[in-house]
Amino acid sequence: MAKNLVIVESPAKAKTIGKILGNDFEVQSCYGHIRDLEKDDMGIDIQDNFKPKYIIPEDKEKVVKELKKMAKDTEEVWLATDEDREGEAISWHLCEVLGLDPASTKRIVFHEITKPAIEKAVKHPRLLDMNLVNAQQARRILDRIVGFELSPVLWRKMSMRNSLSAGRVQSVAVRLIVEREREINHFTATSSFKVEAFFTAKDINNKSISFKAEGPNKFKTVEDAEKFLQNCVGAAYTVKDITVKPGKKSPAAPFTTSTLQQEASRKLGYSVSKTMLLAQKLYESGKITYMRTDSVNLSETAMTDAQAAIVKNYGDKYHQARKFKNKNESAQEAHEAIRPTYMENTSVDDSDTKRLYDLIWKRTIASQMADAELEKTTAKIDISTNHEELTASGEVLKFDGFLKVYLEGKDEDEEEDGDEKEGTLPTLAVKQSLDLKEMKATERFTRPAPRYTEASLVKKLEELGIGRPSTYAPTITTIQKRNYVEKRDKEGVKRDFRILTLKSDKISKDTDAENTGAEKAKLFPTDLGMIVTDFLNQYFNNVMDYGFTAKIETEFDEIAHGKKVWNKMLNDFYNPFHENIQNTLENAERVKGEHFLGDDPDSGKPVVARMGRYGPMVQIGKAEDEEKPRFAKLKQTQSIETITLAEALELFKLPRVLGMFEDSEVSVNIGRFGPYAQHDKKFYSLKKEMDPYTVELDEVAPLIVEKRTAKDERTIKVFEKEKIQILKGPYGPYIKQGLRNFKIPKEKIDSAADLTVEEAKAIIEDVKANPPKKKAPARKKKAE
DNA sequence: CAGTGAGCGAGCTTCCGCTTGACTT
Repeated sequence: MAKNLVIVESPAKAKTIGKILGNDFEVQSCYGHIRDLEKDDMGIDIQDNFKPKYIIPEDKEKVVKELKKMAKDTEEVWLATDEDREGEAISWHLCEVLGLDPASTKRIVFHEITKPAIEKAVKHPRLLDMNLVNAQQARRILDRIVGFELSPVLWRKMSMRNSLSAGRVQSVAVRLIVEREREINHFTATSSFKVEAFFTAKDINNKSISFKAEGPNKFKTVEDAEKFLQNCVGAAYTVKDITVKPGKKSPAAPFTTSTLQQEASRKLGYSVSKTMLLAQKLYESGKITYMRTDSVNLSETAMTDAQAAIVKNYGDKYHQARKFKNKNESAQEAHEAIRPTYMENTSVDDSDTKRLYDLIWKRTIASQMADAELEKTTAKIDISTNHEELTASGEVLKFDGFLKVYLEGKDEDEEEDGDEKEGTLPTLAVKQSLDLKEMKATERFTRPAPRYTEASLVKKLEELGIGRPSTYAPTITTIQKRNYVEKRDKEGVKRDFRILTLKSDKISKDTDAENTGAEKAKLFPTDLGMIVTDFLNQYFNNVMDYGFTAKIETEFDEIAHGKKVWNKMLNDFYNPFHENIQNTLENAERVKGEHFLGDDPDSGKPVVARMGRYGPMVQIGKAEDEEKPRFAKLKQTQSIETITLAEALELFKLPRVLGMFEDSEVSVNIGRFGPYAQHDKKFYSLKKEMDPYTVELDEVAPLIVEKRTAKDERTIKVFEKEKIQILKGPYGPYIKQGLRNFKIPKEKIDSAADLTVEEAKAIIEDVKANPPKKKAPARKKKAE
């Protein structure tokens, strides 16, 4: 055992640092937090000043045991966890668990994994900062209180029996999506007319070039637009003046977790979890620096490296050293920005991670490159028949600079409304007269804010200071898993728009159609998400406030700076919060999210949409009526808030009987697992393109035949009496009894078709007696 | 796999943040 034991959080980091520090140091990883609050009684003794009760989670026992042994065998332990609140707390937990004295144990920190940074850190150890540790404990305890007191309120007050949850981060994330959805639903588009004139002119080489100029303003009505065109009839067009202005563009900062997720989403179409998975691979294979970071900083070594790569590949004038500052106040900057470990690796071989690596390489390189230089030309054009004027503008790239490598993508809401990129203008001269090809006034509609993508939601959360780099992807997954939010596409609808064209001094009127409102891979709130959000907003507006996290973060900072006492801060939060919990439990009604849609024309009974135990539904009639109410499930794309009476009544048309096939009735319906057909007591899932409301017998009958044969082919053997089947699955033959599947031992796989009842029973008993090892028992949810 | 939909209530669920693992029902 080496003289010194250094503990860091990540194993990949341990490996790198181990190489730098040499033989006197053994570097080990603790794999993040090694202790957490126990779950019983929230793991907090509230009466005893919020005293936390920590345990070592099952999956950390092994690591802790190993660390204990190593700590015993070494002369000195160095705590080298990340330099932020969480890292400090991890070091403190290590002290507690390994029996180290916080008053003498060496604590070292570095923001980058480079030789000079680490050697410097080792020369200047400090001690544990208990104020920072206490700030973390306050954070941890507050989150536990909020989560574990709010969630049970939902279990009691919602009419669903899912495992509902609420928390400081996830509930606000859902709220953002719910509010955006309502904003879109309540949005009414207004239109205006935009004038564009198309000219041809000769450039200096006497070549004819077309270009476009824009009208003086947008016209609110078609009459105003027409009047303007009318006033241009017979006009001559002359260049009045030309201004040329230099401009520049600068590169974006190197990647943080959040910006990497955004760019990978915009440019590669990756979900945030896919991005993180690939980044993790690159990190573990030593290709990039740590991928969970909020820092835009590059180490000196990286900057020098980048400079060398730029000068070599593009030449000296393309290089410009830049240091970026973080805009985000909540950043804790324990690491570097995400960058390639070695800039000279321009790409990686692995096809999985290649595209993401290329993106990181380009972004990093571009961040150290020169500005792009532009020249923006604006020409004002006189109209002889009135005193309005047209404006033509164009942009010319004088020096590409960083654009040679990389340009950051834009989100939908940052795009200028419908404007294409500025083209180039021909070289014009003042007083030059121009030929008008045509002038158009096109109707354009205002657009609501776009729905969030996973990545744009992360961006918003980061702006609000909610969540951390390590939790963005898991949070997005959680709110989808809880069925508060779903990611899906939406088909657009056709919308007509009007165009007025002035050509050869005649005005013509046309109508064209565009597709509007189409969405791809966007986050939509479910009815459940909306109802839970409304409930939490109503009773817990404090926690649901967008500024709540920012507010408590400043208090955590005060604790970290020794200006506030952690359990007093918790006490101030807890008392009113807990009282509110009690009041809500006592007084709030059970929530159904009921919406009255109108009366059923057939029976005259009221039709309501609401949340049932099994999800959103519509109901005709009341429970107290003599005749039982009728129920129907809402379709995937429908919502309690927006469904109309007509759409609701349509839902009651199922189940439909299609007719007879092979002497049995065929009917279709929508069940727990989607649309299905029923025939001869057996069920067949309908194909995606089959609509249960319109599908006919001649489409369903072949499906029944097809599925029946497929099933026969999958069946190897059936023991009817024992309800045992031997089936062929994607991993080879297996045994099925009732609903349970059993693995056939390797040695019998090849002779699976020859198994007798007795042998099959023996295998079942054997598997039951020795169940296969379960993985990650602590956190794994049982499959549904 | 393919019903259901009131209320009661067995016994269960739940947070955020730090880290990777594992061998298919």
